[in-house]
Parts: sequence; C-alpha cells; structure tokens
Amino acid sequence: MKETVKNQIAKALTQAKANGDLSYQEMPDIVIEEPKDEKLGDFATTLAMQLARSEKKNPKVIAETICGFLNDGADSIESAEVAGPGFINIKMSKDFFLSRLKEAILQGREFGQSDVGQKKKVLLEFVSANPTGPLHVGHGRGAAVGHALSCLMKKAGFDVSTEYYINDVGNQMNTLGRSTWIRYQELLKKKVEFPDDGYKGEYIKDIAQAVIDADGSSHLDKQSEDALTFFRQFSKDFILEGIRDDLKEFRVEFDRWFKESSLDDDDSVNKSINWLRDKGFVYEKDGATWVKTSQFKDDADRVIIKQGGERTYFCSDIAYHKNKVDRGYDLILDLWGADHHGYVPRMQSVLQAMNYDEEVFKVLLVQFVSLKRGGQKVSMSTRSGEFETLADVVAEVGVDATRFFFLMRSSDSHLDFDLDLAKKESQENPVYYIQYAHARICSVFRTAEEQKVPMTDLASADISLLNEAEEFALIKKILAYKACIEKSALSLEIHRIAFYLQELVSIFHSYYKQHRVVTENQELTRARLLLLDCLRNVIASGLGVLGVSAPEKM
RNA sequence: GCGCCUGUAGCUCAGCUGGAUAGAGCAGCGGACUUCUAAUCCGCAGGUCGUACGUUCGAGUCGUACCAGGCGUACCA
Repeated sequence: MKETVKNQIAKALTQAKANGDLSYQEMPDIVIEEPKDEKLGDFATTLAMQLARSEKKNPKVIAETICGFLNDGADSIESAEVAGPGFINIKMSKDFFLSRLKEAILQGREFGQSDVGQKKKVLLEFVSANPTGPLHVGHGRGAAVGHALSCLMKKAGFDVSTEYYINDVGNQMNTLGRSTWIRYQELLKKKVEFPDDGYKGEYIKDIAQAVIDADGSSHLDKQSEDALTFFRQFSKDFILEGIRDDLKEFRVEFDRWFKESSLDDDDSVNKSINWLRDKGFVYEKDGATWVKTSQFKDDADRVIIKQGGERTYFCSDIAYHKNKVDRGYDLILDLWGADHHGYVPRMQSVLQAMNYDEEVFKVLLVQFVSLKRGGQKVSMSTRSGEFETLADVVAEVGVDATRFFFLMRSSDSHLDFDLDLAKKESQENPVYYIQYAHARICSVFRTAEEQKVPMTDLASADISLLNEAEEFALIKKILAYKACIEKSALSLEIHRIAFYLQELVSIFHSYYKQHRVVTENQELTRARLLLLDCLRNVIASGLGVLGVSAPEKM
C-alpha cells in the first residue's frame, strides 16, 4: 500500500525538480508512516522536514510545493495537506482502498502470504530441553515462540524446517539413570542413600514405578553397571516420550528430532575437532583440550575435552552446529533461554573459525518466565524438583490461553506468568476477545443464512456500497495484515501479530455495535458480509500463525 | 569487576527506520442488551517514559555516565 504512495511522492519530487522548485541531487529516502490520529489522513511523510536543510528552505514551503503536485491529479490520492511544522498528510481515495480490498478478497485464505523471505532455507531449532525431566513453563515459552515463529516465517515466504536437539549423552544421563535406579530400589523397600546431586522430582518415582509395573523386581539383582545402563535408557525414553506428548498437546511439532548421540555414529564430533586442530585452533593445557575462541568474539578460550577425557557440552555442540551449517541452510536460527546468553559468543567464534558467514548463524534469546501462584514465585529448577510443568499449566489454563500469553509479549522481556490471574482472567483474556470476534462473524453468517440472504457468489457483491467510516477503518486495518506479517517475520517479533489482531478485532467489535450487517437492504448486506468474510480469513490466519484456534461458536 | 536483557499509568505491557496531544488491557468509577453472541460497546479518571547530561529543528526512541531488578561470567548441562 505504502509503495503506491511512495511512487506518487517520488513522481511529485521529480516534477518539482524539473520545475526548478527543488534542487536535491539524489532522490531522498521517502518514509511513509501512518499518522496516529486518523483524522489527519491515511498516510503521512516527514520528507519536507528532512529536505529542509539541504534545500535551505522552510519545510513548510517545500511541503506546499510537493502537495501542489500531489493534488494536481496524482493517482489514488484524494488530497494532500501541509500540517504542523511541515508534515504532509495524505488522504487516499475510496477506490484505492476498495480495489485493494478486492484483491485481498480474491486471495481468500492466502491473503497475507508474502515472498519477502525469498524462499530462503531456514533451520529453526528450539526447546531442545534436556531429557532429564518434564518440560516446565520456561520451555513452554520457547516452544510457543519457536513454533509460532516457524509458522510466521513460512507465511512470509521462508522455507523453514524445525528441529529439536536431544542431549542424550553425558553425565546428566548417568545422574538420571542413577536417580531412577535408587528410587526403584526404595520403592522395593531396599535401603539406599539418595545422592545430593540426584534428580529429586516426583517424576523420577513415576518412572521407577513404571519399571516395576513392567518388569517387577527383576532388576534388583543386577550388577550396578548393568542396572545403570538399563535405567539410563529406560528413563531417557520415558521422559522423551513425555516431552513429545506434552508438545503435541501444546500443538508443537518438529520436522526432526536430532540426537546428540547420532553425532558419534558418523564420527562427526572427532571430525570437527580434527578440522579445528588442523587449522591450529586447538591446543592442550593442564591435561585438557582447548579451543581458541578468544581469537574471535569470546573473552576466553574454552575447554572441549576435560582432563578425564570426557567431552564438554560445548564440544558436541560444535559438531552439531557444523552439521547444521553443512546441511546448506541460509539461516541457522537457535532459540535459547536467556540463561544461555553467555554461550552465544563462543558458538559464533567457532563458526567463524570454521569460516562460515557470520550472517548465517543467529540466536534469539527468550527471556525468563517467572511463574506466580498466589502471589508467590514458584521455583523452576529441575534438580530441586519443585517446578510447575508445562502440562500442568496447560491443563489449568488451556492451550489457547497459554500460547497466547507466551506470544503476546516481546520475547526479550521477562514474563510474569501469574497462574491465578491467567485463570481468573480466562473470561476476559485477550485471546478470547479475538476468538470471540471470529465466533461473532460466524454467527452473523448463520443469521444471514437463516434470513435467506443469497450467498452463492458472494465475491461479486458490490463493495462500493461500503461507506461508513468504521468500515473503512476496518478495511485499512485488514489491508495492513501483509505488512505486519513481513515486519514481524523479518524482525523475529511474534508479539506484533498478537497486538495486530487485538487492534483489528477491536475495530470490528466497535463496528458491529454501531452497524447491523444483516438488514433489509440485500445488496448492502451482501457487501458487508463479503467484508466480514475477508476479516474472518485474516483473523483465522493470524490466530493460525500463533497456533491458537479460531472457533465458530463460543 | 565484566557481559547480556529489562526499567513507560495502581498492575501487566505496546510504542515499527527519531516526528504532531505517549497508547492498550486489567483494576477503579459512570453508562448501553424487545434488534446479527454483553466473552461486547461507549465515556471518565489515571504519566516528571529509572536519573542526569549530550546529539537534533524535534528524543520514550540515538550516545555517554549513573541508579534499580533479572540472568550469565565452569574442565555443569
């Protein structure tokens, strides 16, 4: 939309220059914005103020000149006026909006689909929680943001794949196996000491009970080495299965589940270490193996193989990220919890050492969720075992409200998730406000059907009958949808969609209150129904991006 | 100490590349259902945009310093 205005202004500038009114050398950047107050016009530009210095003229004079050309028969522009210190306010013609609305209607549910992503191949990795316990609320935020982002970016024309990285190797797996084994023995009345560093959550007992249900006490006699192997495997599979279920319930799915252990199968961990070693980025010190990340963005070198010969988490992460880049993506996007932010420079450093384009790897940090219940903060450590699981919250608040709660905030601001409030508000939660609009529209259509309004070939309705100010406010907002998708996708800011939908729907609710859709006037009724049908598509599409349902009845 | 994020209405937060009188929801107060869903609408009230300098015709937005909160700063994952 703004492009049209931009072109008109560019034309006016060229005319002004040819006429000797302006003397700029290069065509300036023309920024089009929407005035806060609708009464001022549909679009505005501060161009005259920007030009004032180089032209050595009063901005008002420049604005007058440009407006002169704009008012002189420029296409689609009804009027252009100078205001304040030199703003140019532009009002577009009715036909301008109606013809664009027509296009949107013809696109149906596809409206909003963009190609700004240029089909770039994107790999989006998110959640990737360790399989040592159930997902908690913090993971839920990552899951909602990641999944919504993948939908959004697809809508914006990116070719997105999603991935969950499973850390199924290392010490934590031993701790998990040992914790379960001990709980198993306890449940079978054997006296054992529970270690301080074990996982203390109740879910460990559930896993132990599951083993008993399946195999009885047959593991009691095993050598500890064998028992550990069994319990490690069993617990991991059990937890992973739970994570998959929780995510599915939360409407989050992944294209691929990538196991850390698979990096050993094809020796890629050793290969990437050797690659770095050959290039001289690896050295030995104090019996450990280090990588020279400080040569790049990191403030210190990092250990990749510990004194005991064990690998660090970072070590396999290097191999994993090399693997990702080698798969040929234009963008590797990782969603990490904000507590991992110190990790970003070292990862960037390694990829840089490997000669990969800096632009290819991006990390989006998702800030913490603090969960409150009864005004009290709930602790969220897996180890202490006192945390609120995602599944519990979803069961209490519902998928739609939980997802929306996570998505309506900018992901780089801390989120207060007050359970009591979320539940209490469930009647007046913003998500219901949006869903209600969708249901309302569906209801209007049901009424229209009952009243026998002819609805076959609704697309042929004469939208030029739409004349109310509220209708045009609605049309303008509908038409802004595509730009909103593009902007949100490019800036990776999913919350913009949530805010857009609230604003959009608020205009509708207000319109609905003031004007009846189904009336005696059949042609006008059909025109309004067509407008609402278009609006319904946008709401459903936007909610779809957020992974929130669009109900036909409430 | 250093690094990252945050600081806007009583509460939770928007504010796009600097632009016109700083917005929304909740909470509070007052109105609107014989008419397509009142999970809605309309109105009122509520602000030294953490503080101080600076850049600019113009700063919530940019820069510097400081203050406050969160997180990180492992041969943990």
